[in-house]
Amino acid sequence: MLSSIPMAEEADTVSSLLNALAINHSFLMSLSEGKEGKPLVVILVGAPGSGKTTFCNDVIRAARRTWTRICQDTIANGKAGTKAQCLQSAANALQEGKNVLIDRCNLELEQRSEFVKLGGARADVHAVVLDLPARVCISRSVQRTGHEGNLQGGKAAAVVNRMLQKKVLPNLNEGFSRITFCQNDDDVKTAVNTYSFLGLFDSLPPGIIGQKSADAKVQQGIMKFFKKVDTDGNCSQNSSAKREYVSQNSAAKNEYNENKPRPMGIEKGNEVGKDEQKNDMLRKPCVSDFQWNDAPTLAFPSISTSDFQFNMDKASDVIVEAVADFFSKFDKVKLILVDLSPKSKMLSLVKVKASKKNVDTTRFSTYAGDITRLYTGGGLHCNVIANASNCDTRWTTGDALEIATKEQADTISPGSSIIVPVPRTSPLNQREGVTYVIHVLGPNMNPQRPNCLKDDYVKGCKVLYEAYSSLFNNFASIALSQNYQKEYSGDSKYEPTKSVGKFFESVVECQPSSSEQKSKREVSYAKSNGDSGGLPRCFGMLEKEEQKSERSDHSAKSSWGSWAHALHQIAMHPEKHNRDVIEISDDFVVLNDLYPKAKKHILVTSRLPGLDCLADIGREHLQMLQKMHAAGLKWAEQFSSHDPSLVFRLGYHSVPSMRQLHLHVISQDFDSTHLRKKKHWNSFNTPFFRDSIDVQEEIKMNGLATIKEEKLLSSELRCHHCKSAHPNLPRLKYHIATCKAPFPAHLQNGQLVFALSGSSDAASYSCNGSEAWKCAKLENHLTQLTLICLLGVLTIN
DNA sequence: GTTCTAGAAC
DNA sequence: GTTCTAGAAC
Repeated sequence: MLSSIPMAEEADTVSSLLNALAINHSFLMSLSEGKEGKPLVVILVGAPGSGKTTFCNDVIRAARRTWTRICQDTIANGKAGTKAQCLQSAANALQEGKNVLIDRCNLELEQRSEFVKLGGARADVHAVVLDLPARVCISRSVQRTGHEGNLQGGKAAAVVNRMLQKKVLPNLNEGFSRITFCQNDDDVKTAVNTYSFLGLFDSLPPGIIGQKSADAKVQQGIMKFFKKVDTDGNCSQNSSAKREYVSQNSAAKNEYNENKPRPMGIEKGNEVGKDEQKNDMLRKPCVSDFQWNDAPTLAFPSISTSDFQFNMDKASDVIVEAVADFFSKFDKVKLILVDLSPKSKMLSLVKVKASKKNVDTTRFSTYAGDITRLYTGGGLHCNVIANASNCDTRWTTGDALEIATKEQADTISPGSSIIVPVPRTSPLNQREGVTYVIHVLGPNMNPQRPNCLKDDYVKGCKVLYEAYSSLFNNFASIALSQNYQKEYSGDSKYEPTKSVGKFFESVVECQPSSSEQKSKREVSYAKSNGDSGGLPRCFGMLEKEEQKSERSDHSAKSSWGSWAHALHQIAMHPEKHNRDVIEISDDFVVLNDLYPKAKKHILVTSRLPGLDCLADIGREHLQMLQKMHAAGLKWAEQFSSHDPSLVFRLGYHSVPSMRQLHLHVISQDFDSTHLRKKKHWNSFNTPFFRDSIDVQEEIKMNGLATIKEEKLLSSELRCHHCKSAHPNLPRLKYHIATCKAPFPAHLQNGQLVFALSGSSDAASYSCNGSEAWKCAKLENHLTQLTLICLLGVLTIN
């Protein structure tokens, strides 16, 4: 009966299976006279190495019910099968009156949704979430042998990391009647016992078991990063102490939850006692004229003065100097020094010294409170916060931020910092509106810690200044980046102030129309994200309704797959990828494409943070585009000098698969085993490929580049020379290997880069395609200058 | 029976 | 992005 159900359409399949199941289960129910508990579908949720298979085996071994384990890795006669096969096997098992354990990762909602549909009126669906720390899962995955899915050894770590980034914890709304969260081995044992002891007539109460509160999660995860926040020169307080402090100041807290911190000096009502009033005052930005005008604001702790035992007096000098220097270079950005304790010595020292040095008090402030609760605890709108790292307690939390952090860097050296975007799913982002954390490492004066400077305060102060400079500059780069603006667009309550607009114009030197163009993208980005945002936004953007949708179809991707960050990583840390990179400059890195689609295929990748794709480009990036083009041309020249048959095209994909803006420099032979799919071909041979020179021209003229639709990737396959159509890629490749036709007219305006023939010092040039073949036969004695005169359109660089 | 493609999984 | 696979197309 069931075997005749087609598998092609899963939804229909499930529906059909359920109809069949209904009959059979009714039959079973009638046999048991209604006494039997419902069959269970228990969907395991957990990364590789979290112990799903062990859980299943342990339950089955001691079970009082009959269980069937459904494992996609072995579903097809011991080999890996499909999701549909798993669904059918599960339905079959239910039909036979068995209970089912779904042994797949099921980390994402859509991966488990079809399995949840197996439940309904006929079976209860439970989730058991093996939410063990990432490091545990990775360690187990790497060490295991003989894994059914062959996910073991070195590759396992990367896979687990990637998968965990996409993890979405289940909730009851998905259709589960009971969800059990296991955070450690004891939790797992308890859950195993629960299910193995479950008798035929038993049922488990519905609800969520073992989930820690969102607050607890933040404290567990994020607070570890921040546990070294200075408190009066002592080591950190524990989180309970922090909570106690907040609790004691509930009046102040409540007031600050109104989202509008009052400038210091406004009197409170008489109902508040003097101590409370004092504490309340200290929880606010300390400088009375600090202005909240939605300018980009960085909150940062004092670096090195806690665990690293840096002298506070000297440190406060460095802070004030670094802040003053930063303000002299960047306008309309704000900084807040945060310390947990209202009695903080560092805050007092810095306040006094900042005042003496006439640091702009409308832009610099101090604040006593929890840096991870600036919004909910103090109503402060700080979208970027800093974490003063130390050397051995970092990156051990196993949460989304830790994984994001590990993606960025394994270590940082003293005096430097790294930016880590805070995942949208993180409570720090959702609750506090923090979209970036900058981790910064200062100098260490503590002999118990690594790299102790042994009271060398000459070097210590230098490194501390470098740490603050790095931190502030990274903050500035965030403020300038498109990503930052995107994050804060789309909330009409927080329209940009004129000063913010000026900030961007003054710093990035963009031309008047640039910001207008930019705003279009920002709004479309927010729209595509569905990000209306309940939290305050710094850079809401105004735009006419008709402009809003104009670029929405072409705008930056709202999310990137877990594989899509590799280029970004290389661009940000090229020194860690020496094998891949063939050239590094301040503006770009050049690397061989890992999967070249032609004999020569390299990528010139921008190093500007937050610049992911063509849609992010504005006039302010023109100079960088020119540099990237020049670099691409130089390499094309070099390749052509070694193989004059190579003709190159330089351009961008309208919608790239990998983030971080990259220019493709690709030879037009397309002779590569990696060119295997229609979309590979069409991404380079339809208007989806945007020639670099055209992009530059458009940016010059319009301030933005044309972005073509992704549906072009499904176009019919046509030869890039003669435009003949071919039924499939192998046939096309066979054809292009022998096609002698010149390049088409639309590539005759400098898009192609040819080699000068026969000369050891051959240069490249771009010109009319048919002319090029003639040019290639010119006598060797023709100089480059002569060619320029002859052709008039050369782009010899 | 073989080739090719699209989609799921990673 | 690639790999793997089933099933469509041939």
